[in-house]
Amino acid sequence: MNTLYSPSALKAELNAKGWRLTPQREVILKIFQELPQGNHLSAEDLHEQLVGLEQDISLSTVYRTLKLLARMGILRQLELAEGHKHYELNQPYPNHHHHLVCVKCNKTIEFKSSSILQVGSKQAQEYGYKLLDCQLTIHAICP
Amino acid sequence: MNTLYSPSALKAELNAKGWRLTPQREVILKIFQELPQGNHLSAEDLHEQLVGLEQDISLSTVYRTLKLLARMGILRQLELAEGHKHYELNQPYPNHHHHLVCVKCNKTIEFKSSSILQVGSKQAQEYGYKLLDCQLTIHAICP
DNA sequence: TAAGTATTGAAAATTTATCGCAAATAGCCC
DNA sequence: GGGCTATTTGCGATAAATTTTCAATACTTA
Ligand SMILES: [Mn+2]
Ligand SMILES: [Mn+2]
Ligand SMILES: [Zn+2]
Ligand SMILES: [Zn+2]
Repeated sequence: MNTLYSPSALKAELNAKGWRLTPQREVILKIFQELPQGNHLSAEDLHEQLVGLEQDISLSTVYRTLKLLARMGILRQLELAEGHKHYELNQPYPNHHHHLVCVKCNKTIEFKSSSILQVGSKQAQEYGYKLLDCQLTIHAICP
Repeated sequence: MNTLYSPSALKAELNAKGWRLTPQREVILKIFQELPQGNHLSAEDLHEQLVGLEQDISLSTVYRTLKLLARMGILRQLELAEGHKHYELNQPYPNHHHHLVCVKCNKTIEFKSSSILQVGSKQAQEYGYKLLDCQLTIHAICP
Protein backbone atom coordinates (compact mmCIF):
# COMPACT_ATOMS: atom_id res chain seq x y z
CA MET A 1 0.00 0.00 0.00
CA ASN A 2 1.25 3.39 -1.04
CA THR A 3 0.95 6.03 1.65
CA LEU A 4 2.60 8.81 -0.29
CA TYR A 5 -0.62 10.76 -0.56
CA SER A 6 -2.64 11.12 2.59
CA PRO A 7 -5.94 12.94 2.07
CA SER A 8 -4.37 16.14 3.37
CA ALA A 9 -1.36 15.80 1.10
CA LEU A 10 -3.72 15.33 -1.82
CA LYS A 11 -5.68 18.37 -0.71
CA ALA A 12 -2.52 20.46 -0.52
CA GLU A 13 -1.45 19.42 -3.98
CA LEU A 14 -4.89 20.11 -5.43
CA ASN A 15 -5.33 23.45 -3.71
CA ALA A 16 -1.91 24.58 -4.89
CA LYS A 17 -3.35 24.52 -8.40
CA GLY A 18 -6.69 26.08 -7.49
CA TRP A 19 -8.46 22.72 -7.44
CA ARG A 20 -10.50 21.20 -4.67
CA LEU A 21 -10.47 18.04 -2.63
CA THR A 22 -13.83 16.30 -2.99
CA PRO A 23 -15.03 13.09 -1.35
CA GLN A 24 -15.08 11.54 -4.82
CA ARG A 25 -11.41 12.28 -5.45
CA GLU A 26 -10.43 11.10 -2.00
CA VAL A 27 -12.28 7.80 -2.34
CA ILE A 28 -10.87 7.09 -5.78
CA LEU A 29 -7.30 7.66 -4.65
CA LYS A 30 -7.91 5.46 -1.62
CA ILE A 31 -9.11 2.63 -3.84
CA PHE A 32 -5.89 2.73 -5.82
CA GLN A 33 -3.81 2.92 -2.66
CA GLU A 34 -5.51 -0.15 -1.25
CA LEU A 35 -5.46 -2.06 -4.52
CA PRO A 36 -3.21 -5.14 -4.26
CA GLN A 37 0.03 -4.80 -6.19
CA GLY A 38 -0.38 -6.12 -9.70
CA ASN A 39 -4.01 -5.03 -10.11
CA HIS A 40 -4.98 -2.48 -12.71
CA LEU A 41 -8.36 -0.77 -13.05
CA SER A 42 -10.20 0.57 -16.07
CA ALA A 43 -12.73 3.38 -15.66
CA GLU A 44 -15.52 0.83 -15.77
CA ASP A 45 -13.77 -1.45 -13.26
CA LEU A 46 -13.36 1.44 -10.88
CA HIS A 47 -16.96 2.54 -11.30
CA GLU A 48 -18.23 -0.96 -10.55
CA GLN A 49 -16.03 -1.19 -7.49
CA LEU A 50 -17.45 2.12 -6.24
CA VAL A 51 -21.01 0.90 -6.74
CA GLY A 52 -20.10 -2.20 -4.73
CA LEU A 53 -18.86 0.02 -1.90
CA GLU A 54 -22.13 1.98 -2.10
CA GLN A 55 -20.11 5.02 -3.06
CA ASP A 56 -22.27 6.75 -5.61
CA ILE A 57 -19.91 8.37 -8.05
CA SER A 58 -20.97 9.02 -11.61
CA LEU A 59 -19.06 7.52 -14.50
CA SER A 60 -18.32 11.04 -15.76
CA THR A 61 -16.62 11.89 -12.52
CA VAL A 62 -14.68 8.63 -12.62
CA TYR A 63 -13.33 9.53 -16.05
CA ARG A 64 -12.60 13.11 -15.01
CA THR A 65 -10.81 12.02 -11.85
CA LEU A 66 -8.69 9.38 -13.55
CA LYS A 67 -7.53 11.93 -16.09
CA LEU A 68 -6.81 14.52 -13.42
CA LEU A 69 -4.84 12.17 -11.18
CA ALA A 70 -2.87 10.86 -14.13
CA ARG A 71 -1.99 14.38 -15.25
CA MET A 72 -0.90 15.18 -11.72
CA GLY A 73 1.44 12.22 -11.87
CA ILE A 74 -0.37 10.37 -9.08
CA LEU A 75 -1.73 7.65 -11.37
CA ARG A 76 -0.17 5.93 -14.36
CA GLN A 77 -2.13 5.22 -17.53
CA LEU A 78 -1.44 1.79 -19.01
CA GLU A 79 -2.24 0.20 -22.37
CA LEU A 80 -2.67 -3.39 -21.29
CA ALA A 81 -5.71 -4.38 -23.31
CA GLU A 82 -7.43 -3.43 -26.51
CA GLY A 83 -10.05 -0.74 -26.37
CA HIS A 84 -9.61 0.84 -22.98
CA LYS A 85 -6.99 2.18 -20.63
CA HIS A 86 -6.01 0.83 -17.25
CA TYR A 87 -4.69 2.76 -14.30
CA GLU A 88 -2.48 2.09 -11.28
CA LEU A 89 -0.62 4.18 -8.74
CA ASN A 90 2.43 5.82 -10.23
CA GLN A 91 5.03 4.49 -7.85
CA PRO A 92 8.57 5.85 -7.91
CA TYR A 93 11.72 3.74 -7.81
CA PRO A 94 12.12 1.11 -6.36
CA ASN A 95 8.49 0.15 -6.94
CA HIS A 96 8.42 1.36 -10.50
CA HIS A 97 7.80 -1.58 -12.80
CA HIS A 98 6.91 -2.82 -16.27
CA HIS A 99 4.45 -5.28 -17.80
CA LEU A 100 4.53 -8.55 -19.69
CA VAL A 101 1.11 -8.97 -21.32
CA CYS A 102 -0.47 -11.93 -23.05
CA VAL A 103 -2.21 -10.58 -26.15
CA LYS A 104 -4.61 -13.55 -26.18
CA CYS A 105 -5.92 -13.59 -22.61
CA ASN A 106 -4.58 -10.27 -21.24
CA LYS A 107 -2.89 -12.00 -18.32
CA THR A 108 -0.30 -9.53 -17.07
CA ILE A 109 2.92 -10.04 -15.14
CA GLU A 110 4.85 -7.19 -13.56
CA PHE A 111 8.61 -6.99 -13.37
CA LYS A 112 11.18 -4.45 -12.28
CA SER A 113 14.21 -3.29 -14.19
CA SER A 114 16.56 -0.51 -13.17
CA SER A 115 18.35 -0.70 -16.51
CA ILE A 116 15.21 0.30 -18.36
CA LEU A 117 14.76 3.25 -16.07
CA GLN A 118 18.34 4.19 -16.90
CA VAL A 119 17.76 3.92 -20.64
CA GLY A 120 14.62 6.01 -20.25
CA SER A 121 16.27 8.84 -18.36
CA LYS A 122 19.33 8.79 -20.59
CA GLN A 123 17.20 9.15 -23.74
CA ALA A 124 15.02 11.87 -22.28
CA GLN A 125 18.10 13.77 -21.15
CA GLU A 126 19.83 13.37 -24.51
CA TYR A 127 17.01 15.18 -26.29
CA GLY A 128 16.31 17.66 -23.50
CA TYR A 129 12.93 16.15 -22.69
CA LYS A 130 11.56 16.25 -19.16
CA LEU A 131 10.90 12.63 -18.16
CA LEU A 132 7.42 11.81 -16.86
CA ASP A 133 7.17 8.04 -17.08
CA CYS A 134 8.71 5.18 -18.97
CA GLN A 135 6.97 1.87 -19.50
CA LEU A 136 8.25 -1.23 -21.20
CA THR A 137 5.34 -3.28 -22.46
CA ILE A 138 6.13 -6.78 -23.66
CA HIS A 139 3.49 -8.26 -25.91
CA ALA A 140 3.61 -12.02 -25.85
CA ILE A 141 1.57 -15.20 -25.68
CA CYS A 142 1.33 -17.09 -22.42
CA PRO A 143 2.01 -20.82 -22.21
CA MET B 1 12.47 -0.04 -46.85
CA ASN B 2 11.58 -3.43 -45.46
CA THR B 3 11.52 -6.15 -48.09
CA LEU B 4 10.83 -9.01 -45.72
CA TYR B 5 7.34 -9.55 -47.10
CA SER B 6 7.06 -9.67 -50.87
CA PRO B 7 3.47 -10.00 -52.09
CA SER B 8 4.01 -13.73 -52.58
CA ALA B 9 5.46 -14.16 -49.11
CA LEU B 10 2.43 -12.35 -47.70
CA LYS B 11 0.17 -14.60 -49.74
CA ALA B 12 1.90 -17.70 -48.46
CA GLU B 13 1.57 -16.57 -44.87
CA LEU B 14 -2.09 -15.66 -45.30
CA ASN B 15 -3.03 -18.84 -47.17
CA ALA B 16 -1.33 -20.96 -44.51
CA LYS B 17 -4.05 -19.74 -42.15
CA GLY B 18 -6.93 -20.05 -44.60
CA TRP B 19 -6.89 -16.34 -45.37
CA ARG B 20 -6.59 -14.67 -48.74
CA LEU B 21 -4.35 -12.19 -50.41
CA THR B 22 -6.43 -9.29 -51.71
CA PRO B 23 -5.30 -6.19 -53.61
CA GLN B 24 -6.31 -4.14 -50.57
CA ARG B 25 -4.03 -6.07 -48.23
CA GLU B 26 -1.17 -5.96 -50.70
CA VAL B 27 -1.43 -2.20 -51.19
CA ILE B 28 -1.65 -1.48 -47.47
CA LEU B 29 1.46 -3.52 -46.71
CA LYS B 30 3.28 -1.79 -49.56
CA ILE B 31 2.47 1.61 -48.12
CA PHE B 32 4.03 0.65 -44.80
CA GLN B 33 7.07 -0.83 -46.52
CA GLU B 34 7.64 2.38 -48.46
CA LEU B 35 6.94 4.66 -45.50
CA PRO B 36 10.05 6.60 -44.45
CA GLN B 37 11.56 5.41 -41.18
CA GLY B 38 10.12 7.33 -38.27
CA ASN B 39 6.64 7.77 -39.75
CA HIS B 40 3.62 6.22 -38.09
CA LEU B 41 0.13 5.99 -39.57
CA SER B 42 -3.28 5.98 -37.94
CA ALA B 43 -6.21 4.29 -39.66
CA GLU B 44 -7.40 7.69 -40.87
CA ASP B 45 -3.92 8.67 -42.06
CA LEU B 46 -3.66 5.46 -44.05
CA HIS B 47 -7.11 5.88 -45.52
CA GLU B 48 -6.33 9.43 -46.67
CA GLN B 49 -3.08 8.28 -48.21
CA LEU B 50 -4.96 5.58 -50.13
CA VAL B 51 -7.48 8.11 -51.42
CA GLY B 52 -4.55 10.25 -52.59
CA LEU B 53 -3.16 7.29 -54.50
CA GLU B 54 -6.61 6.75 -56.03
CA GLN B 55 -6.74 3.40 -54.31
CA ASP B 56 -10.32 3.07 -53.25
CA ILE B 57 -10.30 1.11 -50.04
CA SER B 58 -13.05 1.54 -47.48
CA LEU B 59 -12.31 2.68 -43.98
CA SER B 60 -13.76 -0.57 -42.66
CA THR B 61 -11.25 -2.55 -44.66
CA VAL B 62 -8.46 -0.29 -43.49
CA TYR B 63 -9.34 -1.05 -39.89
CA ARG B 64 -9.75 -4.74 -40.58
CA THR B 65 -6.44 -4.97 -42.39
CA LEU B 66 -4.48 -3.06 -39.76
CA LYS B 67 -5.78 -5.39 -37.10
CA LEU B 68 -5.03 -8.47 -39.15
CA LEU B 69 -1.48 -7.46 -40.04
CA ALA B 70 -0.77 -6.49 -36.45
CA ARG B 71 -2.04 -9.85 -35.18
CA MET B 72 0.15 -11.59 -37.73
CA GLY B 73 3.13 -9.71 -36.33
CA ILE B 74 3.74 -7.84 -39.60
CA LEU B 75 2.72 -4.48 -38.17
CA ARG B 76 3.22 -3.00 -34.74
CA GLN B 77 0.48 -1.11 -32.91
CA LEU B 78 1.70 2.00 -31.11
CA GLU B 79 0.12 4.26 -28.50
CA LEU B 80 1.73 7.52 -29.42
CA ALA B 81 -1.24 9.85 -29.06
CA GLU B 82 -4.48 10.04 -27.13
CA GLY B 83 -7.56 8.75 -28.83
CA HIS B 84 -6.22 6.65 -31.67
CA LYS B 85 -3.60 4.06 -32.47
CA HIS B 86 -0.67 4.34 -34.84
CA TYR B 87 0.98 1.58 -36.84
CA GLU B 88 4.38 0.89 -38.35
CA LEU B 89 6.22 -2.14 -39.74
CA ASN B 90 7.28 -4.55 -37.02
CA GLN B 91 10.97 -4.67 -37.85
CA PRO B 92 13.27 -7.23 -36.24
CA TYR B 93 16.69 -6.45 -34.80
CA PRO B 94 18.69 -4.38 -35.74
CA ASN B 95 15.88 -2.05 -36.87
CA HIS B 96 13.73 -2.67 -33.83
CA HIS B 97 13.32 0.56 -31.91
CA HIS B 98 11.47 2.45 -29.20
CA HIS B 99 9.77 5.83 -28.83
CA LEU B 100 10.27 9.00 -26.81
CA VAL B 101 6.97 10.90 -26.96
CA CYS B 102 6.10 14.43 -25.92
CA VAL B 103 2.76 14.27 -24.14
CA LYS B 104 2.05 17.92 -24.97
CA CYS B 105 2.70 18.08 -28.73
CA ASN B 106 3.06 14.36 -29.61
CA LYS B 107 6.46 14.91 -31.21
CA THR B 108 8.08 11.48 -31.31
CA ILE B 109 11.72 10.46 -31.45
CA GLU B 110 12.84 6.91 -32.19
CA PHE B 111 15.82 5.25 -30.59
CA LYS B 112 17.36 1.79 -30.52
CA SER B 113 18.42 -0.20 -27.51
CA SER B 114 19.69 -3.75 -27.55
CA SER B 115 19.61 -3.91 -23.76
CA ILE B 116 15.86 -3.41 -23.72
CA LEU B 117 15.43 -6.14 -26.28
CA GLN B 118 17.48 -8.34 -23.97
CA VAL B 119 15.34 -7.49 -20.96
CA GLY B 120 12.24 -8.20 -23.02
CA SER B 121 13.31 -11.60 -24.23
CA LYS B 122 14.67 -12.57 -20.84
CA GLN B 123 11.37 -11.75 -19.13
CA ALA B 124 9.28 -13.50 -21.77
CA GLN B 125 11.49 -16.57 -21.53
CA GLU B 126 11.42 -16.59 -17.74
CA TYR B 127 7.65 -16.94 -17.72
CA GLY B 128 7.44 -19.18 -20.78
CA TYR B 129 5.73 -16.53 -22.89
CA LYS B 130 6.29 -16.41 -26.65
CA LEU B 131 7.66 -12.95 -27.40
CA LEU B 132 5.86 -10.93 -30.06
CA ASP B 133 7.05 -7.37 -29.51
CA CYS B 134 8.50 -5.22 -26.80
CA GLN B 135 8.16 -1.47 -26.80
CA LEU B 136 9.58 1.05 -24.39
CA THR B 137 7.48 4.19 -24.48
CA ILE B 138 8.95 7.21 -22.73
CA HIS B 139 6.41 9.87 -21.85
CA ALA B 140 8.06 13.24 -21.51
CA ILE B 141 7.81 16.92 -22.35
CA CYS B 142 9.92 18.35 -25.14
CA PRO B 143 12.04 21.45 -24.65
C1' DT C 1 -14.24 -23.15 -64.70
C1' DA C 2 -17.29 -23.94 -60.95
C1' DA C 3 -18.05 -24.40 -56.08
C1' DG C 4 -17.38 -22.77 -51.76
C1' DT C 5 -15.69 -19.57 -48.47
C1' DA C 6 -13.36 -15.31 -47.23
C1' DT C 7 -13.50 -10.47 -48.03
C1' DT C 8 -15.32 -6.11 -49.27
C1' DG C 9 -18.07 -1.63 -49.04
C1' DA C 10 -21.68 0.93 -47.00
C1' DA C 11 -24.42 1.95 -43.32
C1' DA C 12 -25.75 1.07 -38.75
C1' DA C 13 -24.25 -0.03 -34.24
C1' DT C 14 -21.17 -0.19 -30.38
C1' DT C 15 -17.75 1.36 -27.28
C1' DT C 16 -15.09 4.64 -24.92
C1' DA C 17 -14.65 9.06 -23.47
C1' DT C 18 -15.97 13.99 -23.37
C1' DC C 19 -19.13 17.94 -22.97
C1' DG C 20 -22.93 21.29 -21.62
C1' DC C 21 -25.57 22.79 -18.11
C1' DA C 22 -28.11 23.31 -13.82
C1' DA C 23 -27.61 22.02 -9.05
C1' DA C 24 -24.47 21.07 -5.32
C1' DT C 25 -20.49 22.08 -2.63
C1' DA C 26 -15.48 23.18 -1.24
C1' DG C 27 -12.67 26.91 0.07
C1' DC C 28 -12.50 31.39 1.91
C1' DC C 29 -13.64 35.64 4.39
C1' DC C 30 -16.29 37.68 7.76
C1' DG D 1 -21.67 29.43 11.55
C1' DG D 2 -23.30 31.97 7.36
C1' DG D 3 -22.76 33.73 3.01
C1' DC D 4 -20.01 34.30 -1.48
C1' DT D 5 -18.04 32.47 -5.56
C1' DA D 6 -15.64 29.44 -8.43
C1' DT D 7 -15.09 24.57 -8.91
C1' DT D 8 -17.11 20.16 -9.24
C1' DT D 9 -20.75 16.94 -9.79
C1' DG D 10 -24.46 14.12 -12.07
C1' DC D 11 -27.11 13.54 -15.90
C1' DG D 12 -28.07 13.32 -20.49
C1' DA D 13 -26.47 14.46 -24.88
C1' DT D 14 -22.61 14.21 -27.91
C1' DA D 15 -18.30 13.01 -30.14
C1' DA D 16 -14.79 10.05 -31.98
C1' DA D 17 -12.82 5.59 -32.93
C1' DT D 18 -13.65 1.14 -34.12
C1' DT D 19 -16.58 -2.88 -35.00
C1' DT D 20 -20.45 -5.22 -36.91
C1' DT D 21 -24.07 -6.57 -40.19
C1' DC D 22 -25.17 -8.18 -44.57
C1' DA D 23 -25.58 -8.53 -49.45
C1' DA D 24 -22.46 -8.40 -53.28
C1' DT D 25 -17.91 -9.58 -54.89
C1' DA D 26 -13.67 -12.08 -55.58
C1' DC D 27 -9.92 -15.40 -53.98
C1' DT D 28 -8.55 -20.48 -53.81
C1' DT D 29 -8.67 -24.90 -54.73
C1' DA D 30 -10.02 -28.80 -57.11
MN1 LIG E 1 1.39 -2.59 -12.83
MN1 LIG F 1 8.62 3.94 -34.89
ZN1 LIG G 1 -2.66 -15.75 -22.36
ZN1 LIG H 1 6.27 18.70 -27.20
